[in-house]
Amino acid sequence: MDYLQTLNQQQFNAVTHDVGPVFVVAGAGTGKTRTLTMRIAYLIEQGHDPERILAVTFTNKAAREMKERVVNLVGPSGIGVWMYTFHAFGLQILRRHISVLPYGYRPTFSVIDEEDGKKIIKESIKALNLDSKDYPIKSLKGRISRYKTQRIEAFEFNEEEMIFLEYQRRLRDEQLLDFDDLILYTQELLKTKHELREYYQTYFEHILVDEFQDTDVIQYDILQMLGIKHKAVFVVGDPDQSIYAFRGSFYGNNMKFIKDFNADKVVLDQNYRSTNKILDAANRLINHNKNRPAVKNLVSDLGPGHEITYFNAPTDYRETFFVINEISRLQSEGYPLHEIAVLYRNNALSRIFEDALIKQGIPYIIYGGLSFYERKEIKDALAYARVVLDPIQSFYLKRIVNTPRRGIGNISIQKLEEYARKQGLSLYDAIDDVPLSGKSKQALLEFKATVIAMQEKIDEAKHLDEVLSIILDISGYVDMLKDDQDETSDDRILNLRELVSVFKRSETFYEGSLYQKITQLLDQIALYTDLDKSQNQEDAVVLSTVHQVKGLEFRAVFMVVMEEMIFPSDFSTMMPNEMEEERRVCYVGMTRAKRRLYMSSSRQRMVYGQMKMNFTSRFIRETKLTRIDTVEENMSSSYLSKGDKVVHNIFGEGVVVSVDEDIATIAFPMPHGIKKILESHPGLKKKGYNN
DNA sequence: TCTCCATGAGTTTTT
DNA sequence: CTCATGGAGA
Repeated sequence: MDYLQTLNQQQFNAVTHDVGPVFVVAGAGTGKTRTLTMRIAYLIEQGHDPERILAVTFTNKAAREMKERVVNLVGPSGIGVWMYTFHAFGLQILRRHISVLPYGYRPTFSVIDEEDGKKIIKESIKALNLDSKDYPIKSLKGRISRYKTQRIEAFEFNEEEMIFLEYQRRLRDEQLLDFDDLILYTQELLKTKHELREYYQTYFEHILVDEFQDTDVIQYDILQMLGIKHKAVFVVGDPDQSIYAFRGSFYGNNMKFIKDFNADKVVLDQNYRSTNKILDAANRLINHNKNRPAVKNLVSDLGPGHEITYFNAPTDYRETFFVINEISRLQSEGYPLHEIAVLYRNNALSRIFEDALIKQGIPYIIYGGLSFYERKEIKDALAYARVVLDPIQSFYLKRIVNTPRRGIGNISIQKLEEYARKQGLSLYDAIDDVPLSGKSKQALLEFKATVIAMQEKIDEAKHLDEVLSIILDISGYVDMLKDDQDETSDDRILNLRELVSVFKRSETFYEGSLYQKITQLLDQIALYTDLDKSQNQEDAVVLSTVHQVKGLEFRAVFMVVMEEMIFPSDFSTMMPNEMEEERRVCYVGMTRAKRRLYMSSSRQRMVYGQMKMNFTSRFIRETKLTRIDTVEENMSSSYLSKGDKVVHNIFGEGVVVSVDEDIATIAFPMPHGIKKILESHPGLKKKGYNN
């Protein structure tokens, strides 16, 4: 147990704590994951059965990493630990027991993603003869999700509840579960099926939870039901980093756990990430929150470090220049670009920073956007796989029946659906006898023949990747992409190749028959969305919302657009709880920084095409940062204003006559005369400028 | 079935 | 402003 000696006192206390309820309040950068994995290793070495340890996380990545680290510490016995995300755990339980619930689900159900869910809501609205204009899908889906995760009666009109019920009915008819169902039905199973609850709460001797501050009420209920018998529940979290309330996480769980379980509290506040000026600033900010289950002040051994820079720009445009200039300077100091992050409150704010980075030729990547498995071609290929394995999955059949084009339009599908419903058949089974005109009918029969051809070929296949290759080949999907000269086609084909290699790599991962392997792989993919996005391989500046970099760290962080109405957002200025959450978002952003932290704002900004004057964010005030208004006086910069003396590499010395946005008009001695030059021009330097 | 235009809405999103 | 959506028309 040498590894115990690598722990500090606080971590040691947590890892070796007596078996029983413990809340480890682990601040940013205090070795949270280390502590959790070593706790698991410690339990195993104390003789506890790995197979009776359940550890839940929120991301696949965290689950995977934790498992690797446990195996590294204790050897192969660590493989037996139940290490899952909440959703993957639910999926395990439901694959075993879902038929016990009174909804007609079979263990072969599929899990749908956000986009599919919206599709089904849309269908539900149509089926109820309601006008989709009156029911914005996005917010309705959000409310349905909130209803499922928070048990809040959130429906505004009776019709909305009808849509919800229709949605739920359709999911059941089609043997589909959305993400929330994975949690909800697991809870229902444990709650209503006494013997199952008894079994699992006895079976799991230890329960560990990562990122506990992000649990919602249903998840808490599951943890409570599972943990109440042995009371060996070890949770790790940082209430100050709870920033997902809008997604259902319930801040109150933090206090509730301590009370319900009478848990011991262990605080980790020794930080290994940042220098102290950064930590002091973050501490000052978060101290403005009244509702904190555990007060802690992060400290580190890394010395005071650099001052935090707060820059208040006159225009949004100037703010981007401040950021760009500092990035260039950091780069010349030896900071790799991928160690620099520009963080903002919402995605719409990325644009002007992107533009500025493009102009300067600084490479960047934006976090967010479509993940690999959300791409159309990937979803199509996977839909084919599902249909070929089990053709009665009508939802997936509809997705691919006319892709590539087979002359099966909406009208034909509607008629087929109607007929299938009357006969009580799946769409696939209804194809043979559906009364349709010659051409459409012929097309449907041909589609069916294609599916059968794929099935026959797959019956002979031995490996996972063959399955996908057969599908892509016989369906004509790749041919379709090759044929159309859309510029994205090549990318799509490459993505499909990548998917084939995912199948190939997965071969040794799973056990059982080919069919069983595919099912497991599809499950994994259904819950997998991030695809190692945090591995920023290229040397590029990271642009991201604060939310998306939770858990990551960068040597330099720019928190931009620190303005009232934006950060904090205008949605939260009324509610004290939401304001505290907003402050936590800011805290999370600041604590990403290892060595340099910059915060910036602008006095005016273009928002939705209109010029807005925003006040500086209260978070700047609360952090007690000294403001820097003029870059010229205080930092390296090429910002120019009237009267400045400059040096140009060709024209020589000159005087600035005027500045219009980024264009400076400068008077040079004859024969050059008046020139208009981009103030960021590399050949242009302000005189007397000093690093 | 595709393309074009008018219209409206516009936080944060681990699964 | 910019993007998504949906209806009209080719």
